[in-house]
Amino acid sequence: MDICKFCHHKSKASEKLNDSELSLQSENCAEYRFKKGDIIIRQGALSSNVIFLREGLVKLHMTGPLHEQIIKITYGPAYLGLPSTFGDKYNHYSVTAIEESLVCFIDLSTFRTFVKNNPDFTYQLMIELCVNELDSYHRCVSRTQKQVSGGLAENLLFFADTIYHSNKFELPLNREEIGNLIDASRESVSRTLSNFHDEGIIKIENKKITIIDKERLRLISQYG
Amino acid sequence: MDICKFCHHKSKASEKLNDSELSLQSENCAEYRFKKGDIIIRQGALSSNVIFLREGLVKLHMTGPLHEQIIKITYGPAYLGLPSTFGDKYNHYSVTAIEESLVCFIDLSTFRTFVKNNPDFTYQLMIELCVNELDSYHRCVSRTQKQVSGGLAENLLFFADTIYHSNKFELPLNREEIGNLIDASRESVSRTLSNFHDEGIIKIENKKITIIDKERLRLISQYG
DNA sequence: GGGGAAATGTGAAAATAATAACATATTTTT
DNA sequence: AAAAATATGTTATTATTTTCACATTTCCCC
Repeated sequence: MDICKFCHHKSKASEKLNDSELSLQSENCAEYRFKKGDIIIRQGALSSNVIFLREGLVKLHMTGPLHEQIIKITYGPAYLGLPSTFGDKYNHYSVTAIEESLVCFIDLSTFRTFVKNNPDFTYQLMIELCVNELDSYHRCVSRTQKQVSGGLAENLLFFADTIYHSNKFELPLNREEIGNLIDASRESVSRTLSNFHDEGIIKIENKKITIIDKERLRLISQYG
Repeated sequence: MDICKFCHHKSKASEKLNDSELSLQSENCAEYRFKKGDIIIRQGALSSNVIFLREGLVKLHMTGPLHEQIIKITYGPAYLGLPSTFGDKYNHYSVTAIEESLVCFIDLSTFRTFVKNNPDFTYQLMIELCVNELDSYHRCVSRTQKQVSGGLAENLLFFADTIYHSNKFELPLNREEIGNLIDASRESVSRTLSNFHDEGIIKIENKKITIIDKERLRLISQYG
């Protein structure tokens, strides 16, 4: 079987695998489709597979000292639990689908073979990990320093520009989850969204958001 | 020359290098001693070397939208700029010595040769990166959810237990830097330290801190 | 389409921390 | 050792956000 060989959602790393490695991966890999709300990785459980998000949208989240926190939103294609798989034995965070997602479970020992034997593959993985780490620093600085309106503006722009490529989109998170993403209470998110609406920056119809004044939103995001 | 071979502060990765690789590294490596306050890596500059902290204590910090933020405190032995070196061309954060530090600058192309040719070496690096990423998530969750007293308590314990292995130590950061580490203002740090002192939890003599009631500090750190 | 559950909106009060303004202490320089 | 510069402490005021309480809306399931 050559499922992986002809997969259109290869990771940059797996593009470095040769045909025999790809067919080995195909044989040691299972794909699964998750619906919105399904838990893909559960915090605290043993991480026994490498998990690759082919298509879809997920949230990485972990329980903090006071409440749940969404670490980040990730879209396919991307590896989901590499740090947990290689950094420790168990999952340090959960991953939940926030839109229908197609996921591949790759056998860990097979994957480890590639890491041990194919330096180009490993090099690409390393680069992905490095980019993630830089990204996590930037995200942390941003979320701790911005206040509610700034964080909310930033994430509305993120959904519009990076995820949906449209100024009109349906929020994949409810108000409480947005709060967990930007470190604010459900109520503050609600209030701030209303303010944006009242000031003509966005239009809200339940979960549907339309960005009207993007420039203004950018200013608020950068902080003013 | 076999400086690296007989180095007592090898990284876990470089323990996987063979003798010829180690001597190649020795020839393409320069060591330098930094005094407290010296900048080792400058945010925005091109990252042209792999930088390895053999001994000492440093802060990783970056400029946020509002003010400087200390991302984390790192002690040797540890690689310092791997994410910047492999994740991008320039440094995304600065690194400054907060105590005298001994640092090795390793030629990037030499290092890259090891990565490409020695899978065990690269595997160890990957694990270090994974652990760092997990750690950065935990740290971010903690710093965003805890309030000033909790964050301060956590970091006092960190200095006592992880860095100095003593309940009596000299703070390597001033009040403003502590603020940048726990996301609080200089004044709040000062106030909270005074409170801890007044309640008999710690003793303060300028930068010298003595932890008196560690159990209490732990409770405050976990947050209650 | 109705009924219940879940999610959202909104106002007022309370909590937390920032800011401002200034006093005091410590360190560095000369 | 004196002077200047830097760092720290302290209080009152202000700003931001949370919490609480409850109204309203939307969603979902039979």
